[in-house]
Amino acid sequence: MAKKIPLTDETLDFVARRFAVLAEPMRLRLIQALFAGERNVNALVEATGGTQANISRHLQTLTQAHILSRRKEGLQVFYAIADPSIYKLCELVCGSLEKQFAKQAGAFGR
Amino acid sequence: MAKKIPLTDETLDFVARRFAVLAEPMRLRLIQALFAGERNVNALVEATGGTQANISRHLQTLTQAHILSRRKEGLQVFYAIADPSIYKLCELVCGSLEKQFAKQAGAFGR
DNA sequence: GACTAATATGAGCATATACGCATATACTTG
DNA sequence: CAAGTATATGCGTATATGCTCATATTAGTC
Repeated sequence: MAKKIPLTDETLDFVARRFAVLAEPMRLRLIQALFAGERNVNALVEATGGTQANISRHLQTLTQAHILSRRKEGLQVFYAIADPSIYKLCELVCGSLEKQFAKQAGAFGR
Repeated sequence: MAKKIPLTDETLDFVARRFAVLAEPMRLRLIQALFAGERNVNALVEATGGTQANISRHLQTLTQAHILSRRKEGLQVFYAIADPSIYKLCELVCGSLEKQFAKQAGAFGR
């Protein structure tokens, strides 16, 4: 299933772009806030402590990357996690970092 | 095992930083070139088509992030993938992007 | 249609970082 | 210790992007 041939330059750009979208703490906070389920913009502004303008922009970035979905309902707009691979991605990275820190801590312990 | 409590701001910075390291096409090319195994700088320069100075910098970035390991042997320096989670990470992202494109293609097909 | 509320967007500023060029460092060999 | 090879780094520039402030847009209410 997984291709072994090297990826084309164009594909690498796409992959890099996807990582870049996830490379902002505020966007990670938004994703984290959405782990519990769908929320509107105001709720996300409060949950993250950012400004409305900034949050709106980040939500746009995440939606364009197809990581979030957008649902309009009257005056409000609800966002939710659209790409389930995000869960595993975050788990993987967190797990890897934990191991890293554990190893570094161990270097002092003995 | 996986904690359900929200990550601290500091932790989010670490996660974001890790994604940022992976958010450069040239670094992804280096990682891809190392999938086959350990290589020295010169081999990586040739494999990626970058300049020696630039490759050296990217290798430094990847090594500081504990994604690559560095082994010096005489005049040459050999780099290798040190964090096995990188394989799954790339698989996950590629798989997710494939699905995305397939869906977009399907929207035209019918 | 005027007014209010929720969200999006335009413009400007500040910062981060990738790249190229030149040069420095580290190691080997004669 | 001089010369050559492999790799790293200092510096300047260009570009990308996050943030803020102000304002625009969209939708509901009276």
